[in-house]
Amino acid sequence: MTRDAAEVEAGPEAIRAARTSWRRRQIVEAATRLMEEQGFHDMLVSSLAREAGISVGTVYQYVNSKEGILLAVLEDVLDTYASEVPAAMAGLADPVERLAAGFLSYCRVIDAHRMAAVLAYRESHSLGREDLQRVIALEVATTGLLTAELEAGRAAGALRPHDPELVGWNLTMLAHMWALKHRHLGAYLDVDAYGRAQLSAVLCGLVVDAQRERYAALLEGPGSVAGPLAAPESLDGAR
Amino acid sequence: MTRDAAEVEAGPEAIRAARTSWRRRQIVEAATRLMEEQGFHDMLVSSLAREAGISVGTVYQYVNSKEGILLAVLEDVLDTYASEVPAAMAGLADPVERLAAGFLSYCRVIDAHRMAAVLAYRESHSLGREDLQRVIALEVATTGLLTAELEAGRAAGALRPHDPELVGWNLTMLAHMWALKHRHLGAYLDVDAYGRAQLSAVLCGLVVDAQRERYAALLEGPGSVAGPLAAPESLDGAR
DNA sequence: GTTTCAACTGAACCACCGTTCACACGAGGA
DNA sequence: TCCTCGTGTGAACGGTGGTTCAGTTGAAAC
Repeated sequence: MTRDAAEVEAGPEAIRAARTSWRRRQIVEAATRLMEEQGFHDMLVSSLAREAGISVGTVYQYVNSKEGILLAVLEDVLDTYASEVPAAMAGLADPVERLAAGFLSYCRVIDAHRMAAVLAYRESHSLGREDLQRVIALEVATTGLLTAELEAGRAAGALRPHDPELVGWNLTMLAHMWALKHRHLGAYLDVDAYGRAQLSAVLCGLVVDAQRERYAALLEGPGSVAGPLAAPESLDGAR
Repeated sequence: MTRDAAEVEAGPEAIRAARTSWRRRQIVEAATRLMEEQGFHDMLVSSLAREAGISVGTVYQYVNSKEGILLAVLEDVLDTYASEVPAAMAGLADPVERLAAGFLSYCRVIDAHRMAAVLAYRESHSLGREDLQRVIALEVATTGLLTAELEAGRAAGALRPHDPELVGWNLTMLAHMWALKHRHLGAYLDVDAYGRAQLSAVLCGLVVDAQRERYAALLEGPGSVAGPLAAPESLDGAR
């Protein structure tokens, strides 16, 4: 209800835009909370309005339909992937290090939006054809960030010959898995331990022998999948 | 409508039982077909009846509610996992071979029930608390089949130290991935190629150096992730 | 104080669909 | 032929919930 200084300074259309994005954020956050426990179809628009602290009519002033709410939630999280993952890779030159940083960042974003990640699997089929295509394109784009580094790593001779597309989807899937199987995994792992364990499991089969020492830190994950080299502070205490 | 010889020979309660299972199969198959394209909530009971070639009233004679239809579909596929996977491992003694056979069989069952596997992720939250617990328990049981072999392999010294629970879920997830990401993977891989590529990728990080030669066939997957040893008939032709 | 207008409200509308049930059918028995 | 009963039918009922819109609010302009 109160406007901050920046809005007062700006013109009326800027105020409008600021209010719109503020309202949409209210809606997205409330919807995410409710959908997590109820799913999209069981969430009533009236419940969403109550959860967001606004009226039903106001909801419809900022989204076209109930389906628009779902789209807003999914786009919110997919946009976060698309900005956070490249940010994590920026500044690194080595393809394998870029891959590792990107994947770990992906896992962390998933962790922060765990419910939304699950919703993407549960509910995206409720979207119209066109909106579904947009969601898929955003997901493909994020996977492509990883695939590119796999190809670069192979070209640089650091990674063995492999199918970058398949491995790229594997990494994407393993990141999503943290959300999808959180019931089973979250009980005894945290995101970072999970991400590094999975990364080392994948890289173990990929890094060429000559480079194993160079990437030892990535290969000896906390899950001690790296083999004889590593017997680091084990995770067993956390179980 | 026509009874076969076996039914005529049997008593009336056997005829009843046979008709019940036949009707339920009609319903499950029609529901699977419709849910694949429409999802559970958008599938009308009246559409299901039409698709199955029966009336709405008859549907309700064989299931308690719309939710019961979903449960029947999910139990159908989960029961198939639970019978096919152990069958594939039976007769093998070596833990790594049992693991491989179980995983590949799992992938094949998923392939045959691709739509139902996706439905488990999409719609299982629509089940009641109790039914959901049963579905989860069935999934945990199937993963447990793989976890047990991982532990046996480690105990036998064939596999490096690792977290069998995490790797077990990875294998489960990779099998499900064939259904979840079929849009992207099915375009250039078939199930067997997919299963062997994933299996070799996982085993590469797990098999101890001393045993690599013994399991060479499993390690040099069709994706040629196994490294310098393997340059088998490549899959590139299929792309 | 009055006017104006964008933003907000929520009760009411009505289309939709899960479920029911009164009836139809037909095979076997009397 | 008539009766019985297990099975199947689908129109109709009734609750639900997405969507609308006539009315309210309150801040800014004059």
